[in-house]
Amino acid sequence: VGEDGGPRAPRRPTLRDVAGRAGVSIKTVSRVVNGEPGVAAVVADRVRAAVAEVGYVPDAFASNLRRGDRRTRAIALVVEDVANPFSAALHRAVADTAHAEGVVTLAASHDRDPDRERDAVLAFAGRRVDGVVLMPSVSAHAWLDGLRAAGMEVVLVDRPAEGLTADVVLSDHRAGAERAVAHLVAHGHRRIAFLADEPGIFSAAERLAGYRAALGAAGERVDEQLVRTGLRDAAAAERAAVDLLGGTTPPTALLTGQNLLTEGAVRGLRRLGRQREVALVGFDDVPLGDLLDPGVTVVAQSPAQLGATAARRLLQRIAGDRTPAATAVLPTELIARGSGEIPGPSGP
Amino acid sequence: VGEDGGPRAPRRPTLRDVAGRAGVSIKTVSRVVNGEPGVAAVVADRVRAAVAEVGYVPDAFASNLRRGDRRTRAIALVVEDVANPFSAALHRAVADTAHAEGVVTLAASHDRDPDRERDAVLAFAGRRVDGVVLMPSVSAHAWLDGLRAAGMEVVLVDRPAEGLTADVVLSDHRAGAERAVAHLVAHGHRRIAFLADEPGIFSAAERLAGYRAALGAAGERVDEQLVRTGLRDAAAAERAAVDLLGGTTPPTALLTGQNLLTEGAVRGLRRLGRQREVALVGFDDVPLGDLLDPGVTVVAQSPAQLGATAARRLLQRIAGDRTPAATAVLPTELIARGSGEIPGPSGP
DNA sequence: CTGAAAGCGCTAACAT
DNA sequence: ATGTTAGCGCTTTCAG
Repeated sequence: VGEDGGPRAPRRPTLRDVAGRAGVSIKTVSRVVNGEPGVAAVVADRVRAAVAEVGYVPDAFASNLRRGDRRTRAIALVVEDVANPFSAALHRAVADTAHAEGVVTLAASHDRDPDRERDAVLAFAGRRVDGVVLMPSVSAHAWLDGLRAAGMEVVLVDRPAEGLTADVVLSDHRAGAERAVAHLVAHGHRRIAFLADEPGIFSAAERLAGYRAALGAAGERVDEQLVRTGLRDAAAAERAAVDLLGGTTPPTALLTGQNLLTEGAVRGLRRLGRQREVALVGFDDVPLGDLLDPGVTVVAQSPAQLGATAARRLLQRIAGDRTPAATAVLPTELIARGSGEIPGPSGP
Repeated sequence: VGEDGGPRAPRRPTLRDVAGRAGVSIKTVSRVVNGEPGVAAVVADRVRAAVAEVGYVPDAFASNLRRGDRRTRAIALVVEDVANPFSAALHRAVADTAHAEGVVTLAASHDRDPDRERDAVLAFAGRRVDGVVLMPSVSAHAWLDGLRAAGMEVVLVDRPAEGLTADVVLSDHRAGAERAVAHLVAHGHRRIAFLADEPGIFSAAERLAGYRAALGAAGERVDEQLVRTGLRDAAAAERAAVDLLGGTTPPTALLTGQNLLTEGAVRGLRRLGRQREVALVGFDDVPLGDLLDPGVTVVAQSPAQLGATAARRLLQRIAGDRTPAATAVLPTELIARGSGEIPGPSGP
């Protein structure tokens, strides 16, 4: 090994390397790095110079291992799909809120697979995250108990998890769906179809319940032929929409249970060339929904607010908040853009 | 402390706890947990039972601290904005590719702020990620040298970073832009405006260069009045589009440099009611672009392929690949949907 | 096949 | 104001 090139060992510099260079003990370096008092200014400067020279980056692992509070200042976010616009916006909000407190965010998708969900949370738990914001899949979550007992905080988002007592942050799914139906009824619709996700998912079930309740309130019987559940993607929703409209007593309006299904419904209506005759209201906003023709009327959630609220709650818990678990319900907002205002047979 | 309730200490179970319960040494538990050979089947079963009973989750920190290879089986992704559809899809692909290898992915946004970028990478470096997929901001990246020398692998995505020799995975920005211009020219356009991002960004500059080259190849002079750079969001692009079309010798076609700018241009055209007269081609696909009227013709990248390729490259590097740094250029695809086929004055 | 001892990089508690 | 010692939970090395 030449003497000038340096060994360039693929080894990260440690406190000891810095200490050697600065001519102090490793504890002094530790003090400087952590901003602890009790170090002479001259020495501190020398240490900082040495840190920069060797390119020292504190090892969060080792530091945390010994640290008393055992906090890693990291949280995790586990959602169905980080690429879904709703989840992506949620991710951004959680990360921003955490970042402002110097907390890093790790994220993963579970695709509704309970095993992947468990794997993701366990992987993060192994990395000793202080807590997790979880959009739970439909499954038992008893395996979380141990982790929570061991101090990992959990805040659920979008929906609760069965048999799990924890903070929840969600939209007012039911009221939003009721509002959507009332809107359609006000525009003269009676035969309103609902394209729904798996009813096992709390949020989907609540939206469906809101649909039923609002139809009842309007004095309408629910025609079960008009309720299609178990739709998981845009393609399924498109098929369902086309099928519904081809039936003997087709609906005059469509209500869709989430952004992907709204997209599918729009596709279906286009395919039939009936997007200006059949009304449509979507639950959850859809990208560029205002630019479609007609614009897509939606009951919008605020993923940014949901994420920020969930992250704040989680950070409070991590900071020691021991108040009872609570559910935060955020309002939705109906945004009329055209598709939901297409008049039905009963006049508007 | 009552004897039945249990102490419920907020302390995670350790190897020692499991060992005590199973009546073996911690080393034996370690062997079982890591699937090492040399443990009697009966003993192993007893250990596994104890692991389940106490809810033991291996501490990745401690394990890594002592481990020889010092690999954490975690990688990081640092992009401009995890909520941008392009980055969100990229994130998903990186995470999926990594997950298939048992590697977890941490993600962060830097919003083009070099300080946030550095903070993010350093935070991840402190957590000892094995490598990072980085969409670099416009800034010097010398601070990365130390980390790389210490063994952290880096793969750049979407664009290279000045003065940094590393693997790069990107789209063929220039050819894509050339293709877009040629498409518009073929449809009879000569006065084609370009709405561009900051030209300091390599990908933006390349797209602009492609625009200039293709116009030259078509025998057109570039009218600098029609080139608007420094547009960072949809609102800026919308203003630029409206301004351009209100000029004395307005363009007959628009080319936009990225998805947000495309959205802005569509908004601008709508506001003027001219979306059926002025042609538009966007670089990078835009959600629901096929459902707009007219459909948005785009030069689509494949964020999924970019992400998978970058992640694979990174994992290879981490696995010990020492071949010279290479640049992978992925092709783009022109998707004609209507807006780009609006005829210009020179006929099609 | 199993276990005891040492030590990874760092911080807590106590020196000096 | 600075240093020393012990030990976090685990894996390595080496001994039974």
